[in-house]
Amino acid sequence: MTRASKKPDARVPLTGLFGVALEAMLEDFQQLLKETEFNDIRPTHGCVFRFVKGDGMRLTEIAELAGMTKQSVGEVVDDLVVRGYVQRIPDPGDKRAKLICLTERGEQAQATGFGLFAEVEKEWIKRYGAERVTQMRALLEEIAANEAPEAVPELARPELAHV
Amino acid sequence: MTRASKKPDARVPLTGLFGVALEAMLEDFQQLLKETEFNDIRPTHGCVFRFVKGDGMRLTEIAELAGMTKQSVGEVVDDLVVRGYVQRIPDPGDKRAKLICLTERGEQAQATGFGLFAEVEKEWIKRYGAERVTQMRALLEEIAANEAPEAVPELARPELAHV
DNA sequence: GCAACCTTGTAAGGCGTCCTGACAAGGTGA
DNA sequence: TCACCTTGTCAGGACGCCTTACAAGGTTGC
Repeated sequence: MTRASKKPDARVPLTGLFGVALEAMLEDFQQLLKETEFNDIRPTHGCVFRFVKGDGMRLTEIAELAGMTKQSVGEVVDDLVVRGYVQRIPDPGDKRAKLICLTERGEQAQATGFGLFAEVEKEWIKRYGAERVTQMRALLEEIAANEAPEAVPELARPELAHV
Repeated sequence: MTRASKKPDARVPLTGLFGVALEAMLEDFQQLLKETEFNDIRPTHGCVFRFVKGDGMRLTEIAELAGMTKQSVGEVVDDLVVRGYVQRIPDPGDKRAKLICLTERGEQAQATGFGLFAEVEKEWIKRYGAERVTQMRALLEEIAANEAPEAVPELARPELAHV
C-alpha cells in the first residue's frame, strides 16, 4: 500500500479484458458447436455467416460489412462452398456478379450458430447475473453502433432488425 | 413486427460486440501511441509488455502467462531486442535460462503504454458515462479472473497488485 | 454506337502471427 | 553416474489476411 502511488495506471487495460472475455466466450461457443453436425465451422467463417441473408448477397457487400477485402472474403466463401454451406449463383441482373447464398445446410448452420450464441449468453447470465450482463450488452451495443456502425447493421439501422 | 417470432435469437452475438469494442479501443490506443516516440510498437508486442516486470522474467514464464508457446513469445522478444525495448541477460542461478528484462527505453514505453490505456478509458468514460463503463469494467474483471485467471495475475492474486 | 471509365470478382504472391516437432545444453534426483 | 526434466532455439508449416494486377461486364457522355 505504501507504494500504491507509484503505479497509478496499473489497472489491467480494458483491451485485455475484452480479449479475455471474447476468447472465453468463443471457446464456450466452439465447445457447443463441436457437438453438432456443423463442427467444421471455424471462427473465420463468421464473417460470412454473420451477414449473409436468405436471398443472397454480393461478395463486395459482405466484404464491406466485414471490413475485409473482397479477396479475403472470397477465400472464406470458397471454403464454405467446398463444405456445402453456401453457393454462388449468377446474379440475374448483372453478369459480373454472383449472389452468395446459404444452402439448406447453411441455413441450418446459421440458425444453429445464432442459437448457440444465445445459449452461451444465457449461461453467462446464470454465472454473472442477468442485470449486469444485460447492462454490459446494452453498453456494448451502443459502443458498437457508435464506433463501427457498418459492422453491426442491425443496430445502426433498427428498422432492418426483423428482416 | 409480424415476423418477429421467426428470429428469436437474432440479437448480435456478444462475441461480435466484444470484438468491435476491442478493435475500436485498440485503434484509439494505437492512434495515441503513434504520436509518441514508441510508435513502432505493435499489438503483438503486448504479450511481453503486459507481463514483464522490472527484475526480469523467463521466457517460459511469460509464455505461460500469455497462453502462447515459448517459440512464439521468443520471436516477439527477438523483435523487441532489435528495437531496444528489452534485453536477455543470463540467469545467474541457471545457466540454461535467460532473464528477459526491460531496457530503460522499455520501461518508459511500458509506462507510456499503460498511461495511454488509462487515457483511452477516460475518453470512453466521457463518451459513454462513468457509471456504465465502471460497471462494465468490474464485470469484465470478474469474468477474466474466472475464465482465464492465469492471463490476469493482478486480478487473480490481488496481493501482487502493488508490486 | 462507341470510347473512357467504373464495378465485380479472381489469380498470384507475400507478410505477420502463431503453431508443431526436434534438439542441444544445462539442471536434478535415484 | 545415468535417466529424466527444463530451458530456449531452429526449422518448417498453417492460417488469415493483405497488395497488386487483371479480365469480364456495366455505365456514362458524346
